Amino acid sequence: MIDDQVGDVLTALADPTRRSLLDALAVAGQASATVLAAGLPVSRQAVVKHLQVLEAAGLVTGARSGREVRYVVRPDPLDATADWLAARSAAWDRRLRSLKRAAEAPPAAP
Amino acid sequence: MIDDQVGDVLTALADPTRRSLLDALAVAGQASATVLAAGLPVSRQAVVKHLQVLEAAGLVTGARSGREVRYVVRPDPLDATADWLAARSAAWDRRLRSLKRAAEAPPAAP
DNA sequence: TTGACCTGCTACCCGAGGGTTGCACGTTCT
DNA sequence: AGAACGTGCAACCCTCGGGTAGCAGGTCAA
Repeated sequence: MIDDQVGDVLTALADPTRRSLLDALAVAGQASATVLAAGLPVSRQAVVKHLQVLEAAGLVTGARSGREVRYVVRPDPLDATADWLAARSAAWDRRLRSLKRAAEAPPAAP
Repeated sequence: MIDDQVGDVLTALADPTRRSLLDALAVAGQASATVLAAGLPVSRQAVVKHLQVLEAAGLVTGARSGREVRYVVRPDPLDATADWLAARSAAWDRRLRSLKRAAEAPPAAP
């Protein structure tokens, strides 16, 4: 079950601060927590916590370079989650059509 | 900006109870809060609250039928969110490739 | 070597949200 | 009419998560 990973990604993405954090990281390519905090209305510690959540979800990886940690965005889990959502949507759609057909078709059975 | 709707969908999907609620609704086609509560380890009121969140996100609609309210799943917002995520992932990917190319290619600097 | 800088804890505050209970109201069945 | 069922509202707990402040430790540059 990759279901857990999807759950982590969804909870990670549920927070607006985390979303803008990811956006900032994407345009910067790589950045440290301190740099990222400078562009957001929150403290560095808050950014660090968010980065931990994002890293746990696999959306980001941090690599130490001397005295700073460079974080980089990882598109793969996002992609997987998108697929998961699309599959869900398709399944629901099929299910709804099937039920609708079943409700319309048989005028038999008084 | 459909950004807000995506945010609502993500926060709605972040909760495990809400996800299983959606699954149950999808297989049932339509169901009332009381019926749904019977299949989950939470009270009816909790289910009602979750359904309100889901309805606000557009993932579900409730229609009154006599003394009960039948809820039905709506795949569209899910689909839109999946597209949004896929677009994000693709954008990040392009950005990463671009930066990598820029880092490797130019030993020249005008 | 010393000072400046960035990171990594730890402890703490506080509001939001998931969950519950209890009761009043409309609807259906007998 | 009366009983049974489903819904809606309101008040209330309590945990969790986002946010902050403060301090210790590693790393780079004068």
